[in-house]
Amino acid sequence: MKVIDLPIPEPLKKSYTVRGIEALYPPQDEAVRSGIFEGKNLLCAIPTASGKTIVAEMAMHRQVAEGGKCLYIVPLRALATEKYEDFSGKGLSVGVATGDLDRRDAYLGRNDIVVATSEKVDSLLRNKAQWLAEITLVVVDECHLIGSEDRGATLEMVIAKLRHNNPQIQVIALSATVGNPGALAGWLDAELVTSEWRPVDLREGVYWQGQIHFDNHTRKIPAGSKDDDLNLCLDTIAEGGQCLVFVNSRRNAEAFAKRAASKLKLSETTLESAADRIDRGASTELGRTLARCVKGGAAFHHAGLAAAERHEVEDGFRKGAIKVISSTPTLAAGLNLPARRVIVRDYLRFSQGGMVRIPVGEYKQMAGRAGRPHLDPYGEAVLIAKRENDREGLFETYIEAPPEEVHSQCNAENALRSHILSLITTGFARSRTDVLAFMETTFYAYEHQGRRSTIQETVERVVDDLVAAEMIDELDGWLEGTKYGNLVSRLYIDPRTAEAIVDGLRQRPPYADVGVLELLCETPDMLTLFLRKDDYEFVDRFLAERRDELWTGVPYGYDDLEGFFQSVKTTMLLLNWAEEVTDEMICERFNVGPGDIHNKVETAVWLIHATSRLAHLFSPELEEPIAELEIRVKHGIKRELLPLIKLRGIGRVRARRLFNAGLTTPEDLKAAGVRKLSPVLGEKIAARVVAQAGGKVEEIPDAETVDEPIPETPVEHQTSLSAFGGTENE
DNA sequence: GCAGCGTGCTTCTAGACAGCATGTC
DNA sequence: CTAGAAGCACGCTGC
Repeated sequence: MKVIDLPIPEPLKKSYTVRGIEALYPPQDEAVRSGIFEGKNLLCAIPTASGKTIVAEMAMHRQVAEGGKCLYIVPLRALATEKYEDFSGKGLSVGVATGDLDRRDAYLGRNDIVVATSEKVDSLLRNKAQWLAEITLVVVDECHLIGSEDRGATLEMVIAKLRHNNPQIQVIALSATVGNPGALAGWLDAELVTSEWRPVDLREGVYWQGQIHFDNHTRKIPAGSKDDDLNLCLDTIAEGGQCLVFVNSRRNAEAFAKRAASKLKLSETTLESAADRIDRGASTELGRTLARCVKGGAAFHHAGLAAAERHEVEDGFRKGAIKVISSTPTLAAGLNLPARRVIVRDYLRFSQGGMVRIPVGEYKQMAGRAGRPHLDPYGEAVLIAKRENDREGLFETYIEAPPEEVHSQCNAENALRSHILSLITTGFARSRTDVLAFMETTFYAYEHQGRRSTIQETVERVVDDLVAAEMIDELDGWLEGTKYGNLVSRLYIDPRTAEAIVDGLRQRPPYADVGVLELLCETPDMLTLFLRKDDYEFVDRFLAERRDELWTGVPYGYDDLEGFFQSVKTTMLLLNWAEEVTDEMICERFNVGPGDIHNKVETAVWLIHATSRLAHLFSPELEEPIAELEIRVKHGIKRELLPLIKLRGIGRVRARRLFNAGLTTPEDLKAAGVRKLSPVLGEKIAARVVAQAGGKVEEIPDAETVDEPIPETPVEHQTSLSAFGGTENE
């Protein structure tokens, strides 16, 4: 089918033809024929990179042309940004909503297309964003994640809620290939399009002793070094391609990149700039190591990297300057970063109890990254066999194996507790019968139709729990959220987290930073740091001094000493951060990367906020000190910098510099004036700051500093992110 | 006596969603 | 269960 013949708006057609897209790929063709333009539901289960996004995009434009509004649900923030950029500039207005990125709520709904993470959509539903009622098409990207143990239930409930609100809503679900697409399609009342077709040929093989064995031929790999994994890389690079290597630990990723960098011997100098930028921005050993690798044309990628470092690596690879990335699973499901050859070096992954094979679906996900459309003649995915019998075995377990089936996670009590609370607080259900009726519309019920299921018992038990926890009132068979329950639902915290916090607050302990933080680190919403052997002593020394400040008390016995120590270690990291310990020191002390600090801080800020709101209900005298702690942890500052941090453009580094120069309040800055501040802050920032403090800024003509109107592009929430670059670069 | 190397033992291990307030020159 | 890389202490070897 030709693009010009499609019933889609002109600007979109043009954006395709400009990019050289003139005809649809076969699976896209089939999707169009299945009736997406007539409002039919669709499950499109086709390989990575075979054009799923365009299918959804065409349908969205068509919907908007007919007066509709679209919601595009993704699993990751990075993906939300990617899709936002993808959809922008083609004639429709696009917005993004994720936890750290959004347009102000009311304006968000003015867009034709809103891209959001599943949790954000759930949160918007809980907070009753009115515009959600206007959605006529919802696209569910990576919908196989319904089967994910930790987040699948959320996605499933969100879909069910949206369909409940508007039974006419069109649903387009996109997925990599799954074992049971029929079941998912059945639940969604969707047409099913499956295909193995790919725009670039994908060859999957197993490497063993100098050769890649494909199903009907082999390929010799020159032995340039003693390492097989490296040889596979060098081979691809020698013929002008790029390589993605998946390994199972951060240490392995770093070690591989170092080895690759030393062997690559590139002549180009285009890397210098990226390497220099990383090096200049790096305030940690990790960053400096990365810079050295990048200089050699190789990079590693994992969640310990600072955001800026990740972007440098991704951009450098896209531009072709970086030839190889060794990565933990961060890149497997994340951004679209294709490479000619994908090497799945480690197919075993550590889990408590031993090494476990990665799922087939995850292998397919990684393999699917091989081959860049229009750029590579073909893509290769290579598993490395470590012993003779793996040569055959890996073919069977991965290459020829069908992907896993997707099953509902909606019968898990822990997931249901939170979702049932939200059903009741938002009025989806007003009785136990209602709750069960709603659950009947889920994929879980669809999968268990005609079979005995335990969902009713689970629901009853969960409702009992919520009533006992005073989050729900039950009167004459009617269920209603209490003030407390409503708050918990809207704060989007796990009810168990809320209970733990409220238990802590109700004891009315004397306020202590340590007490609050440790309490949060004990909740299921906070993932704690890994505990190494030497950490026991490290943590114990801290406890010896400050155990009196704990709100939870030191547990008796040795039942869960490890869990407790993990929480205390995480508490220590957060305290260090709020006491202005440098990221370099924190990384060294806790064996983490800057990205880890950011993640821990972000989660902690969210939970501290929730705690202060809960304190308002249960222990009002604690609300204010907790709110103050929230600001301190958010920015990573001691109490004395609180007045300065209120100014925009001032983060932990600049505030500290001003304070040390004797300027401790906005009034001081106003009195000092732009001229005196410029040496400390730079002229531009100085002007901005003085303007905010109420001073005159005659020196600067363009004082467009005060407050911007509605931003055209999404704004990043003010977080302490800027502090992660270490030194400021303005 | 000591640098350099090999051996064997110990240690360690991926990722990442979510809140909020909102009027105005 | 289905592991393997890196770091380290130690001891041997060769000069």
